[in-house]
Amino acid sequence: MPELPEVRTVAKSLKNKILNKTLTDIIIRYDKIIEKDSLNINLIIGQKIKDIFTYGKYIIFSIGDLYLISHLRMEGKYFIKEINEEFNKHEHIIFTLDNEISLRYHDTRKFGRIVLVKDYLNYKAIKKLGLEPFNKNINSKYILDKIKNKNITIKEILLDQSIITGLGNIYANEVLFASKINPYKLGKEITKIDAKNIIDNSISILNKAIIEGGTTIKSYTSSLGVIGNFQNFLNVHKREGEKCNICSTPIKKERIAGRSTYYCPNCQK
DNA sequence: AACGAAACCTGCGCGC
DNA sequence: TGCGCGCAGGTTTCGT
Repeated sequence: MPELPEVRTVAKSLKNKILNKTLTDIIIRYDKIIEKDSLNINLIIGQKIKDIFTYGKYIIFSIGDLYLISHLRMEGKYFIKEINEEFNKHEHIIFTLDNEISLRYHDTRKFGRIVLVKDYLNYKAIKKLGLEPFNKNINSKYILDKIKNKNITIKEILLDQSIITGLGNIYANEVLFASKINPYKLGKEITKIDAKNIIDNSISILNKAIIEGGTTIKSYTSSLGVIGNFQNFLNVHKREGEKCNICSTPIKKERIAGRSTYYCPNCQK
């Protein structure tokens, strides 16, 4: 569940359930989830979870004087279980809280990463992030300055977290549809009006998705806070061959930079 | 520097 | 039923 609305939904749910609890044990069952440059994870044992917040697609736990940064990538999920419940094969990191709750990081494809740092704002992956669409400092000039020389498509640009952070494949497809921009349009061809539409539509689409609890495409399992409903509001994503909601032209699906890109060839010229 | 492709992983659905 | 292939909400790293 990895785009901004899903990440925020998970973080909010975690905050409701584990804020102010103390880490009493950590079991690492698959150590590649922990970044190589992480501080020793055991440093947070005995420390209290003081806050949980997000930046882009990262979940950040403030624990004692340190920060645990978690990125779910494609399939990372958190579950809260009974302390003595058997481990599922995809539960890679187990955090015991107050000796009575088992918080489990579950990741089928093992793409997710966790890192413990002293200063999260200074961590390399966080430092290079661009602004979230909700940031009051974002505007069309900010976007245009970053992309005016780029020969890559706007679809790739929206997926580049160093420009705008928070959009992933689903919402990038939806934002381009709402903005009536062809996904193949190059960065250097993007107009000021395009840029403004991208910002405005990112805000409205992400806000709507947050209200709906995110998008749940694979509903084979429920994880913490993640039975989203936004899949019912998608205009193009996963709708290949179906009629455009505006003009009834069949929605196209093509690959751009290795990612499935859905668009209306008539609305998005 | 810029770009595309591969790498990292597992599971599911489809066609044969 | 079984097998091979393509695909999945992301990011980093490797080649040219």
